[in-house]
Amino acid sequence: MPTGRRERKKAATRQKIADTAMRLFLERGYDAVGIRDVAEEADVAVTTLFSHFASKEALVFERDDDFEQRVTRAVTDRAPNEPLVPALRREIHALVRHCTADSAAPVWRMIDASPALRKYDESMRLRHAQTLGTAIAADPGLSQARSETACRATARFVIDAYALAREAADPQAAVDEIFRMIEAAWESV
Amino acid sequence: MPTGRRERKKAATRQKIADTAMRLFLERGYDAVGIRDVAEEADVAVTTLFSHFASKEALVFERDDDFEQRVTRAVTDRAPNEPLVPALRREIHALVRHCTADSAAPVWRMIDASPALRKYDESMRLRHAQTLGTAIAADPGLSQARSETACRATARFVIDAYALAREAADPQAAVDEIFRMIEAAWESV
DNA sequence: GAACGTAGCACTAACGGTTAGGGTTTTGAA
DNA sequence: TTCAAAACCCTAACCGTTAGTGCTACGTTC
Repeated sequence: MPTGRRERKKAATRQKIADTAMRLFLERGYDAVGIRDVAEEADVAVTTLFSHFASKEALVFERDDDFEQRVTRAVTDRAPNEPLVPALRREIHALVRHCTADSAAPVWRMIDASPALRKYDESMRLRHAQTLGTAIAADPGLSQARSETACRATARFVIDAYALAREAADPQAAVDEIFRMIEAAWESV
Repeated sequence: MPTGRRERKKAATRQKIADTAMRLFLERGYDAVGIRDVAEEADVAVTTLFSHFASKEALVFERDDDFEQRVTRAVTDRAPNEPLVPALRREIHALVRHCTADSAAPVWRMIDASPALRKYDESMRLRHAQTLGTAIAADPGLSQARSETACRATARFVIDAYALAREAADPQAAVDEIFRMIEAAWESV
């Protein structure tokens, strides 16, 4: 019953807010742009802005569901009998490549420059680690052999790999190196 | 040259603020107590409060330096030729025991109930992981054999162990289990 | 021990993110 | 057509935090 005009308009409003915000942030810097500026430029009320986005930082991480869904699906949608860790390694590789691309550089430079955004990024990743941990623990092929603690720890390690690789000089090599460690940890249980 | 009256008075003011804040937070709940309430009850100006504590959350984590110093010292001050991972395991064991003690329960219940405090706790731990990673990488006995990436990853894993153990049903057992994984990861490099 | 520099604190006023309260228009459905 | 709800608007405020300014008590120096 969806796909009505109302939903399209709502999505358009949301997108206009997000686009305007990102443009202003990149033009003038995150801290130099106020919520009222964004609302004004997007031609919406401040309250409307906050009905679409939970916080100022959420304007920057507009598409964070992607990350969560992709990592979780790497576990749940992998081929039958495919081992867990290599599947995760492949996905993290892709995600790191994606966020270290040249086109993403200005955004990440902005994030790194703002403590508030870095903090938000961290707590987002913690959420992702928890979701991933639950997904791993729920896998019927694994849950017999591994404890829930081991599953949650592995999830954290995987998200750590992403975070560390982003900062490393050679991100792809860092992913490989850390995943060798994760593989050893996973096999040790 | 220190130990003057001025320093004692400053420390007393700081302590009074911290004590008052914690009392009010536990009595009425963190979110129900405003900065102005704390300042009023501690009989100081709001600006004075913020000259002692960088934020409202910092009032709760007054002694977070302890954690950072203890974990770092577990690396730097360990006996010559003592292997790294067991030394860290011992320290994390002690820290987990400390923060899962009954006397600490109300505080942690309060922290878990407040998103702002949880977020602060997370970013604190990330700082600790970075410090620990630097300490591990700086160890002359290790830096030849292990890459900096491996050292930083291990540091993250260790902090993860602390965080996960705190939430686990049997914290001490969780520390042991995760450290078996960390040991395997560390030895695999 | 008197004078001086400064650390610590107070006060006011504001800034910026966020929300409550209450109203208006647009939309989908009955 | 009618109606309920969704989306939006506006105003005014709340709350954490900071700038600006000045006062007072302490440590130091001569």
